[in-house]
Amino acid sequence: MKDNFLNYNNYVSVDCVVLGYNEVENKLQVLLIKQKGPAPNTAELFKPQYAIPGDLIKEEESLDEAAARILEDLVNVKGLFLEQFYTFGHPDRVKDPKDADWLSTRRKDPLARVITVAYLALVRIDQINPSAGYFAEQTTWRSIKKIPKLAFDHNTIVSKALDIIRAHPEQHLVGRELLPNKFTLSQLQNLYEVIQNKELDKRNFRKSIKNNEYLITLDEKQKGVLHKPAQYYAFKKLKK
Amino acid sequence: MKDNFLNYNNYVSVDCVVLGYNEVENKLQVLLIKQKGPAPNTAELFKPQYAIPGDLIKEEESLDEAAARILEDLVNVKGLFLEQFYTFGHPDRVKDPKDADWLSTRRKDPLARVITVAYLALVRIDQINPSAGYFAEQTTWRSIKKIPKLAFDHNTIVSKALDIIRAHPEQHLVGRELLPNKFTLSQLQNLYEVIQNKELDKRNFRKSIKNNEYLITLDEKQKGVLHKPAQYYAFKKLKK
DNA sequence: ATACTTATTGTATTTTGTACAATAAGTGAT
DNA sequence: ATCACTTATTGTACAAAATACAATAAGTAT
Repeated sequence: MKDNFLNYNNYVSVDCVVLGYNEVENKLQVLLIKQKGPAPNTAELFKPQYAIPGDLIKEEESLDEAAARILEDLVNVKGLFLEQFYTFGHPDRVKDPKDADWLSTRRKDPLARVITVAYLALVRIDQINPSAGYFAEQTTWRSIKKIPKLAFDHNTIVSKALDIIRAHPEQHLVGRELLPNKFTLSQLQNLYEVIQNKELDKRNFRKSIKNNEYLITLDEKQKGVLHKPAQYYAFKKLKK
Repeated sequence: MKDNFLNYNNYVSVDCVVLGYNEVENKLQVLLIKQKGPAPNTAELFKPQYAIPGDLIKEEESLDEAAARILEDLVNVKGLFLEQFYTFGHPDRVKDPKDADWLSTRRKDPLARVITVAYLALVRIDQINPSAGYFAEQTTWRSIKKIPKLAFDHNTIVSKALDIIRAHPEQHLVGRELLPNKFTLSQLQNLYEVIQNKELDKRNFRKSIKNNEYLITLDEKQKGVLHKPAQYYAFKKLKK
């Protein structure tokens, strides 16, 4: 529970759509939290909902910093790819009765309108260790194909994030964020296939990807696999 | 001057980058306002700045509605193409001393941090009639190549708008908004050239543009011109 | 040596982008 | 009627990129 409301701007929040890639199952999932109820003695009246991680911004932080802070608090990982993608500001977006209980325990002014700036983050599921923070009972990964009903307008926010990453996968440096430091071209192809939700031809995929200026061939192959070992590749470091 | 502050959310604003196309001179311009000073007897102390039109949002309106209202108040035109493109929220974005005077006369809490959601609008300059509203002394069009120093972080906002329209002119339905209902391919080409700031080959431009599913050939040609009359074209109506 | 599994590669075709200049259809002057 | 003038319109050759499609290679296990 927050100690006080003083450091927070009560009218603007940041919500983060964290997309996680499970390489083994080749699945894209979204990180959800389950809301934590109010004080224990009234807990039986509270119906927790799933939501994406988000919080009011603090007065002294920028939006980008707020997004990073929220992810760090919840996901316990720094340095993630993080990008603002849209701001949601319908006057009634926090006025649904289903959300009133939660707001009443978390907000200085539970009826206040809140505009939320939405961010997109990409992570490898095996790389992070989500742990429930003060605003969550638990965290969970859910397939982007089976997203439950979420608090507030979070279903809308997640949908918009998926639209955006599908429209511009390269721009979003998907491979860099969602694959290990060294990877095979088959791994890269699997990732592109799950994001675009369609199969790609191996030969054509390799032809096009090898024009990518950020891809470098390593001096290393797979070992111990029951088939021809694949070449490892990596991404060049980005200049800051 | 605003009658009261009650209907306004004092922490979130909408700013509009209005890009105007002057077909005769083939120039892109941005619509600026000159800030109006405070009460007349103190006016000599006030240094008005140029700014893009923007205002605090009202509590009962959505962000899209706020953008439309602001444009309507200032530009006196409805139904413009209007698109949210980024939200600016640096904690100090309204804390520059140069902006303190203006804020002190316009805001309930002049020191409050304001997050602004930025919108992009495209208009034909000859189609609208900007008139100074309560928040402006005058309005003016300025070439995108010579933008003066603006209030707050408005230079940054305008730059980002230009980046976006240049990256995706088709997506932004540039032609539809910036040309008359019927137009020639030369007019369309001139527009694309001024947006991209480079010359295009006539034959290749026509080849590529004729794949555009929204372009239809009309049964009408130019009349009375001192040269071969050009075919008129139009855009298909968009489905809502 | 063989079976098994995934990695790797080439070729023909189509589509798209690019560079480049001659002809067409009006008007106004003679 | 002819000519000068201005902008509109169009084609061709070439390069680059996207697409469809299947055989061979390099390991491991038996």
